[in-house]
Amino acid sequence: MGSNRAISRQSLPDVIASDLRERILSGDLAEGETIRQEALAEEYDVSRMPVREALKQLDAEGLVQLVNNRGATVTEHSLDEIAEIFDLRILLEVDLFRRAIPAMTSAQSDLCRDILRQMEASYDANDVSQWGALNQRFHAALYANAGRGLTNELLHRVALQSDRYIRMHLSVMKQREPARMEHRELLQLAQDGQVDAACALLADHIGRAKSQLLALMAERRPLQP
Amino acid sequence: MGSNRAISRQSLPDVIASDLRERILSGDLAEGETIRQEALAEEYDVSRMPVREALKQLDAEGLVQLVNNRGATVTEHSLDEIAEIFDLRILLEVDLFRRAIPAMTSAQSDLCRDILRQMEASYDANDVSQWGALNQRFHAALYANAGRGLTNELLHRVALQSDRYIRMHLSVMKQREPARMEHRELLQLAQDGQVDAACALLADHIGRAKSQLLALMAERRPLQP
DNA sequence: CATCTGGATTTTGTATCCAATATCCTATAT
DNA sequence: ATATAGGATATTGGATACAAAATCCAGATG
Repeated sequence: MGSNRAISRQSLPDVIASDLRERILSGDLAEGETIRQEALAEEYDVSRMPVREALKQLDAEGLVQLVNNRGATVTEHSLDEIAEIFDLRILLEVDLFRRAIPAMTSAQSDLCRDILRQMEASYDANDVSQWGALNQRFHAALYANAGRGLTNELLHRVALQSDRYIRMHLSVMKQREPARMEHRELLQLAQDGQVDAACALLADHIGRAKSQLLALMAERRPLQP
Repeated sequence: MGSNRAISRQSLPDVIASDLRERILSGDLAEGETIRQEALAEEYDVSRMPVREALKQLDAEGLVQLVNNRGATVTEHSLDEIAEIFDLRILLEVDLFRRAIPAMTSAQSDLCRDILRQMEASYDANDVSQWGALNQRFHAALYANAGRGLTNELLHRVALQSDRYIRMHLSVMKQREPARMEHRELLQLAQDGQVDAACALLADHIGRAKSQLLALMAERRPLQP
């Protein structure tokens, strides 16, 4: 990550977008909440211009919705859409996994194992923010040598959304102990080159997370918005 | 399309983005070409601000690349990436098709057939611009009742890229007569509810377009950029 | 002759200001 | 009392102006 010493300072809109993204994913900004440009500008002590560009970026990522002369609101998804998000993950991740497994090196699976260890730690500590970052790195490491930049990019966007809802319920999801073992099993199968078995397990794994999360959300909001 | 009488005027950035998108997809703006904000602003007779927002939008769509203090360039893809784009289309479209077929109405397949007829007309007339628009509508109609808004949105972005390269070579691709029959066959199978056969044909169909296009491009740019 | 340095020019990034649009509240009429 | 019209207020959209960064080019230096 930090191999490139050149500090290519990221622009204000990027910084603001990153911060807003984190605030949305962490639930600090709730679903459906309206975002006031002026308020944010004051908060970050910048003019409204970079805020607008940041919002435009988040709009493209699907985290906020920009309506014409009426500003931005944090996107909220129906339960059906959340289900769809997980189905998309299955579609994309299985494809990536299938391609990545044959090219997997042992150094790489070591890295994955290491990230998993850290994920479990932040999971136990209820540190949703760090968990999110690690989860992202885990995916990147798993699918890195599938040689599929565009697919990975697409997945990144989709995964961002699913992470959001997982993070919302992370503390409750801790009951889900089997997930830990599944992660390790996944890596082992991949390392052994058992492509079909690994992919099947991955699909199951994501599918289970999906149904569990949906069940959880269904009881919290019984009325489908 | 025009059922909604409320004229919700689209904002300047949207108009500019649409125009730029068309210019990129049509090849009017070539791959790798750098885009000067000031020049565009003058051309559209607006300030640089809406142009910036339009560029930001296109950046999110993947049509241009925005580098920090160095402006925008029209994205160019390697042959590998173009192949990946088509593979993504197969992944997403087959999934959508599978879900849409059982819900397909005869009114809908009539609409599809009608659009196909128009597509062939613009195909014959080498009207790449209209062909692109129709192709978009064809997809939308085919997969509309899969009940998968997010997947359709994702596909839309991917298809935009593949359209771009197809349109570049549309005149040459006309040799590809079998495609017409395949389109009709696709519809017929769907209408008859032959899900597996229809999906298999769809995958083949896209796959063939991919390999033919790649062969064409490979001879035009023998050195992989 | 090649390479590096420093400023001039170009281009992008941000702030401030004004205009357009939407929202909200009040007054008025039915 | 309710509904509608009109205007006051708040909020976003766009233009201009200024600041910061990158590129380009000439001249100096080895």
